[in-house]
Amino acid sequence: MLTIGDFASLGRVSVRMLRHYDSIGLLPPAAVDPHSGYRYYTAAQLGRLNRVIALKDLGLTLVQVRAILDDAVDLVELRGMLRLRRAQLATQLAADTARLSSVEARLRMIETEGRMTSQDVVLKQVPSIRVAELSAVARSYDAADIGPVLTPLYPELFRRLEAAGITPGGPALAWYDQAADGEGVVVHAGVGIEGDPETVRDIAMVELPAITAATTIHHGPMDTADRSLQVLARWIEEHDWRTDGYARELYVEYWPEEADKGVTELQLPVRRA
Amino acid sequence: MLTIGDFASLGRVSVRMLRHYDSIGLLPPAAVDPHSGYRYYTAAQLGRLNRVIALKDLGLTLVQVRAILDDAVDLVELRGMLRLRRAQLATQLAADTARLSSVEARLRMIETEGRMTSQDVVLKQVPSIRVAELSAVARSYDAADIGPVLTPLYPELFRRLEAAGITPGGPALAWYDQAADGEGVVVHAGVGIEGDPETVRDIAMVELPAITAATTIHHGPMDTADRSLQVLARWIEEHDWRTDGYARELYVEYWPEEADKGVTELQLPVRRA
DNA sequence: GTTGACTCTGACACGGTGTCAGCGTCGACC
DNA sequence: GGTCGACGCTGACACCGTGTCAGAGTCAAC
Repeated sequence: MLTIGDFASLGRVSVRMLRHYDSIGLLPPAAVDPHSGYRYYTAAQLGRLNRVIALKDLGLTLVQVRAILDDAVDLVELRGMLRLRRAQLATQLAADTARLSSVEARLRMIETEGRMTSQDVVLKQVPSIRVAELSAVARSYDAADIGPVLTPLYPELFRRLEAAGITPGGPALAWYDQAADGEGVVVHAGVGIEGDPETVRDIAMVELPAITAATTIHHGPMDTADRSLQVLARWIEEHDWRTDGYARELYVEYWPEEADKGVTELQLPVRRA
Repeated sequence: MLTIGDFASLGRVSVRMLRHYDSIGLLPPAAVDPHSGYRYYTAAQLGRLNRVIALKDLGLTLVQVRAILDDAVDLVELRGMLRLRRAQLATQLAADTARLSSVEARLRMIETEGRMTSQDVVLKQVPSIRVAELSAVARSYDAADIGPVLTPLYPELFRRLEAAGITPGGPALAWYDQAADGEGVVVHAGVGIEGDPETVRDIAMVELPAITAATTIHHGPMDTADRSLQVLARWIEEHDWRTDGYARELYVEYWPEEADKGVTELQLPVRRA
């Protein structure tokens, strides 16, 4: 009979954990002195301890380990548990690999520039959103060409919505497409709406697809948005993504008079390189 | 001013976490209604929220993120934090990769054999240990050759220790070396001792080096140990290690009369392939 | 019998996040 | 101005594996 300390050092486990394994019924000692409460283990229990350690080291939870060791899972369930665990590990490896390259990108940044960006990029899963929209065509994807085309669309859109008795249920946003004839850019001005997509005569209702997007918050007027777009472009390059179309612009805060106070989320759709 | 719910959905964060970020001072709301306690955020705070998310996604703790965003770390400290994080991630990637291949090995096993081993192998860092030892030479590393050479060494060893007034302070163990002349195997019988290595005339005191070893618990007499050694060999093959010498045998439980009850830990030294 | 090493229980901590209960507040509609 | 539903508040508990601590009890060796 071994005391808990001896058993712990033989098994290279902490005494604390042996007590824990006892308390959850995973590895009860072979005997417990009813008077003192002292736990006593046998050398033969090292076998079970080893099995516990081996299974735990796969990343299974102690509850799972207990179920397996107590034959409470059949082969099918066991295979299911292992496959699930394999999938979890694969996911985590991918995530950690991405994290590692992000950390390395930051380190490169502070080595070369002596500081870190104060504007950060976040990868988001942007859900699909239902919007009412008006569109027009601009000569190019350039602030100077787009502003004059896009800006007047909103008053008109809101006017038509009000006339139709529809209340906007989300923020205003803009997105862009290549024109069908390849000449210029289609500029869409939209605003989120809730509920049914009852198309009204002169307002198009569309559902923007969910996208994976690199996003950043742009502060100030939209004619300086290219600075934020460059931040996004650089991030994408450093993290091995590819752009997948034009950026959506989500107007979180908008003052017609004081554009400096404007806050816009730029969402640049991306896909894996 | 945005309510916490609006701010949360804009930032794609849960309301719960925004409250948490407030409570740890990471992202206090721009205003709090003193009457109702309602938190109100400004759109401009999305910038800070984005920075929080970006840094948190590197795997930094929220306390670290707060320190960074509040400019409480200088560039040197920041670099240190990122390097530490990089090292942690590298370590974790290695560990998870190993875990993944272990899980896959188990899956292969249940696919081909319809069950899992009931004898598990555990990789251990075995610390160095100070032992008193006697040795002899056997014709080969084979149970039939070793047993008769090894067994008599122990009574003699204990006799000499007692004569020298030394009390063994650890378990009995055996280990093996290639003989210098290449003929046969040097068989060492040892027992752990505590304290000083005062060498006694007729007992050698040596310090066995720390090793990384694949270990398993062998039950029963040592002439069936080759079964357990095969388990170890197979594990090593499946996990891409190489053996690094003969296995140590650590006699956890030993009955001269009833060898069936014997419990031995086999420690096979390994190194990376 | 003394003493020092060991063991016992029960508790708290870590960290990021979900969830719940019980209650207060806001705003829209009637 | 009342009602109601959606939303917000606080505080608590839970997860999971492990370390650590306090205060008390036990064992074994001298």
